[in-house]
Amino acid sequence: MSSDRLTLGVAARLSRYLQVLTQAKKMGKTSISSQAISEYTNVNPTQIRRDLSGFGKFGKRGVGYDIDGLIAQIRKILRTSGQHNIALFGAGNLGQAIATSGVFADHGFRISAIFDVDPDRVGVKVGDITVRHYDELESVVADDGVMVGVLAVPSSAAQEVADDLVAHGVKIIFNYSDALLSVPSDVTVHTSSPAVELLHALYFYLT
Amino acid sequence: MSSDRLTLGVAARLSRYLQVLTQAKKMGKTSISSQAISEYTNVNPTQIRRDLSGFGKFGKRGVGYDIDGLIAQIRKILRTSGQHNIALFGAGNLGQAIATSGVFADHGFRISAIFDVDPDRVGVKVGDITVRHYDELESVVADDGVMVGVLAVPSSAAQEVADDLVAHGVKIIFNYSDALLSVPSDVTVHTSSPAVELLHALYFYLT
DNA sequence: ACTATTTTGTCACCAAATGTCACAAAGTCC
DNA sequence: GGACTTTGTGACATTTGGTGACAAAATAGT
Repeated sequence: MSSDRLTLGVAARLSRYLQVLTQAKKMGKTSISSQAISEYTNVNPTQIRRDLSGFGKFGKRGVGYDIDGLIAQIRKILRTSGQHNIALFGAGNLGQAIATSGVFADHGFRISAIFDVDPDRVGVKVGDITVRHYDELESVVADDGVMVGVLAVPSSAAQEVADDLVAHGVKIIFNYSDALLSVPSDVTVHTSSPAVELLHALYFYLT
Repeated sequence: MSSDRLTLGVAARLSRYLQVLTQAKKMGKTSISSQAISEYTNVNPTQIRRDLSGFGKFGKRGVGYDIDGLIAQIRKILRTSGQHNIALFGAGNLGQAIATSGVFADHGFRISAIFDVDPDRVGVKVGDITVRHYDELESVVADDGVMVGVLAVPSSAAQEVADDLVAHGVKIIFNYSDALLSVPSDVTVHTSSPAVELLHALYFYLT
């Protein structure tokens, strides 16, 4: 039962609920209904309840779901309760934006190190992390148990960094450049492509 | 027939193919097989062929698809062939990263204006666009026919900008902050949530 | 010219996911 | 106590996606 893998769809939706819950909590709410979650995720309320009730009875009838409790439950279901270390590559505008934004921190990801090759950037503090030289990649990945590499480097450098990450055993790469990356099949690459998502939104607006 | 809306899934996949095609073109390729597209999108090659063959016979047997031709066809199918104006809010690190990256330009989106409220940023050039004061929002939206607003502002300011955009008729908002936005039901909000996508990737890695 | 190989375009079929309606049970509010 | 809200859950239709199969078209090699 609990060792079954979730389906892609359920895991994706649970992650999205988690984001809504995290934000709702920041806004001071303590409980939330499936209806309310639906408004922010565009997932049907019945589906939400069904997704959740498959794992336990987390809600209170007539009230909704306790936000803190549900966040904890979903984290447990997704098995991502702990802290996970990520390494960020590129300390340019994008890298700095990511490092200072807190989006990752909210979900239990700790930016373990920021790398760059530009001597003017190495040694500079971004948020409260000092930018290190790319040469230190190997030791940091090994020492800190980095699980995820986040690429905020120019497209031309992305493949090289990806190769190095793969060589040092990192299996998840989050790619903010628009380069297509070639990696072994056991490595997951997620490419952020805002323009693609915009195209998608635009289509449904135009028709 | 051609006036039928595409289903969500097909539209999403076509957009993704488009990104792969755009990048493959940049890498100097002129044709590509469904197999190759599959490797970058994780969509089954048969499905890709079926998606495309529903609209015409775009490929050459034994060869694959002509990249330029297929890009044009998909743009036509998605009805997003033209130029679309977008307005960017926030000229901080993230805003500058977006403005200078070219991700939007590659897909026919033109950044029509960049807004900020900080007097130190207004008037500064980012890429080849001069940052304007937020007060000019109304006239720019009207004059340039802005269809999309991209929010690269702090979470605390996101709802206010969204409200103003809605008030001036913009129907698509791309939100890079982590704020939950309340908008009328005819407005589409797309929130970028890298951490959520990471959680999702991590789950499948851990199991 | 002939053969082997690649790759599209399509069939048919199955499994899985999603949307929808319905409704009892549990809780809150007045 | 009665009205209302909201969860948990069942049943069912529909859609979607995955898979295997295979002919037809194109290329490359001999």
